[in-house]
Amino acid sequence: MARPAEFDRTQALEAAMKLFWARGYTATSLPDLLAAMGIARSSFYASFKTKRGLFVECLELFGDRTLDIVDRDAGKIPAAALPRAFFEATLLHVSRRKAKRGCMMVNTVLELADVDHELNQLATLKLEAIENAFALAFERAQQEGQLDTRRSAQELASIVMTINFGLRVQSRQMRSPEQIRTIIDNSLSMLGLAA
Amino acid sequence: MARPAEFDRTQALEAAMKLFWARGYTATSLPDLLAAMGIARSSFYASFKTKRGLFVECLELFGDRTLDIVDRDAGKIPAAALPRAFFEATLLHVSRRKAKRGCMMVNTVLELADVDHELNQLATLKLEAIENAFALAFERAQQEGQLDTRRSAQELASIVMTINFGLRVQSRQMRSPEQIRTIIDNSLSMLGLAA
DNA sequence: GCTATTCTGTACTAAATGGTACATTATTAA
DNA sequence: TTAATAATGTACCATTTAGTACAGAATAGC
Repeated sequence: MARPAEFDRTQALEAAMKLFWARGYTATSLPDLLAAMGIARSSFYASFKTKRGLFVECLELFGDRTLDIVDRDAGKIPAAALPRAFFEATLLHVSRRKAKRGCMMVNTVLELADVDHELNQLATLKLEAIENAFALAFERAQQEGQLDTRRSAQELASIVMTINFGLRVQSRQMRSPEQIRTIIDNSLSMLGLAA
Repeated sequence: MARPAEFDRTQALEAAMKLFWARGYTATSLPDLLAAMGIARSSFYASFKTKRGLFVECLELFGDRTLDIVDRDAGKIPAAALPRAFFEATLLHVSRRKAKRGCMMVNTVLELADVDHELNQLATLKLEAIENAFALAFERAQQEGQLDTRRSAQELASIVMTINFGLRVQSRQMRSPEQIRTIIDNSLSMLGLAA
């Protein structure tokens, strides 16, 4: 009957995510978004309702993708190697431009903690999902005797996340990949999870 | 001849700092600032020129105060105890409201990395000053044989800062003091700097 | 008293903000 | 071709933004 050809919503969402990821929520204006997404104002409101709604979608996309990295590796490599694989995948095996964006959830928490409770909570939730994925992998490895049990899996996971947060701050400054790598190596060796 | 009684500039600056610290640069509006500082719009522009200029002053005040904590302790306690003293002073021996604000420099870097290069650089500079203070203390302790020399003082300092960043993110979420304390304890014990 | 100065309060500006309304143009299936 | 729908473009809205202008009130030293 009619024209079913919607513009590429996924691609537009992707472009919006990149922009929010780099500049944060407040500093990204609607005209900025429209330009990056390559769509008209009217199409935007037809497809995404509000700026805030779009941000939520982007945050969920980013969170799910980040979680996927952990989940995918968890089935393939030993749990002790999981943190290094995660750090390398997100901080070193990416362009410098991408590394400088840091982690969208971490950025969101720091930008909006005292401004938008709901968005802060959503970001926190996504981060906790990643922490839980680490904890689960550690727990299994401990049960199979493949990982030191002096520290609980949960504690280990929360330290890995703390270092992850620290690294994301470092990489959002203009630290060189060499500096980042050194910090990763030192942190992991101290954790007893060195290569 | 005339009325020399200026309003309390320092106190107003303090109030502004608290607000920027909690809400960040972009999300803090001028009316918000005026209300918190308790001064009129005209007085504001007479004393502080611009919002951006005020932010710079606040960031410098915050940075100097944070550096003071490290410098003051460095003369009193062994270098190995410095990180714990710093973490406790900034994360535990403060109200929860204050802890939730995190670190203003870290907040600034994450909010403005891709938005305002100059402010980002200023925050980065202040953070590097703190890292240098740690590095200097570690170096002295190593020369006096009071600290393990397997890792360089500089590397040690950059790991301490990474953990510091991570802790600031944790404390900007609504983590309980108990959780924060556990992470501090675990991190330091791994660093070989436990109490 | 007077005069100089520092405030406050109000009114304003120009620009940018997120969001809406609607007429027009394309594009598809029947 | 036709009817339905998906897109665009433009004009608009009310609100908020940082910053300015200026008249008047308060306070100090003389």
